Amino acid sequence: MNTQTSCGVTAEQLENFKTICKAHGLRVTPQRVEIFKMVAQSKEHPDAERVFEAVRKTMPNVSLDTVYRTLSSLEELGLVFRLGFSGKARFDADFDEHYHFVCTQCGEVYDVFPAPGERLEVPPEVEEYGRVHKINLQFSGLCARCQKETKKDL
Amino acid sequence: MNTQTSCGVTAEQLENFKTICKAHGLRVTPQRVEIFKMVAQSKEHPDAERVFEAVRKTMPNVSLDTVYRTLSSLEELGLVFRLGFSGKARFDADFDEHYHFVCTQCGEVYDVFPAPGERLEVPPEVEEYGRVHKINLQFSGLCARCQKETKKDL
DNA sequence: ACTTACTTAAGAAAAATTATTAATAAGCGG
DNA sequence: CCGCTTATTAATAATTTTTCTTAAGTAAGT
Repeated sequence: MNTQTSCGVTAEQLENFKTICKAHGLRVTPQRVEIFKMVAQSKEHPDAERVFEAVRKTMPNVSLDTVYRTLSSLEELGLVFRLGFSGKARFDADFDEHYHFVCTQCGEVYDVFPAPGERLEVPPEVEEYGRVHKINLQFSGLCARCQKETKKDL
Repeated sequence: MNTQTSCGVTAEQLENFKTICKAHGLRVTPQRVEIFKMVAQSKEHPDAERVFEAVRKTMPNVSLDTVYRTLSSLEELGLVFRLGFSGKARFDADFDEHYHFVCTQCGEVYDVFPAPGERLEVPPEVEEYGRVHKINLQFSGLCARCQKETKKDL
């Protein structure tokens, strides 16, 4: 199991971010850079509040509002995507095809990367409804850790 | 395309609902019955507010609070499940395997039933994280109707 | 008929997100 | 490099969605 929570952001990723911002007429502000970097380097699928906390460490004056606005902008630009699990939105910037296992007890979100042979193909009937831009496959259940916890409590 | 929005609830479904309620020590109150029936017969994935409006027509005194409480209870009993799309929770009671196509523009949610041969199988690596109880596969994009609207506006 | 869970009502309170406004600064031309 | 224009931000306030509180009444299941 991967316990690493941060892995840095490559220079290319940052360049790409800046290029796409400019291409859409969005200014490359330090707030946007920091917020993008935080989500891109995090493996924890942070919610807006978590991004806020993390970015505050280097930019003590960012407002929560800016975090929300920026996350929405980045989503529109396709630089980040929104995961709707519980009540709150969580964000991810990993565009490698992968799914999520969400624990119904602790709320932890685990990344699941499919083996090369078993990637999900879009069923043809879906295309009848519209063009698919994003796929979100989510499994939920009790995670291994919570299963252990539950047994311990008996 | 299926435009039907209501299809009635079978007697078995209702019996099952009552049995499960009793099995868990929950009383079968008229409010619970109406709320369950509303979600079970609806194909629109209603949010709490919509359930409230609909149930009010036959029970003018239900409170919104009861709707929220009941939907949560029914979810715990596994009689209904919660879909977290946007900010608000939406509910579904159709347990036949199906997926959802969500329009990024109008927010409409379309049911997609897979052909018998192409149902989704749980990738084995998912089970490493925990036992899967629920699968939620969601496609998003611009629905056919919104595509037309957009063209018209040009 | 009794017990106790459930519901209503009305209000307050969380929690998540969005809007308002005045100040700031990014990216542009010169 | 400098100043201008305008997008963006901080701070605050407001909204939206959902949950909780209390009290009093209602009715489900035995």
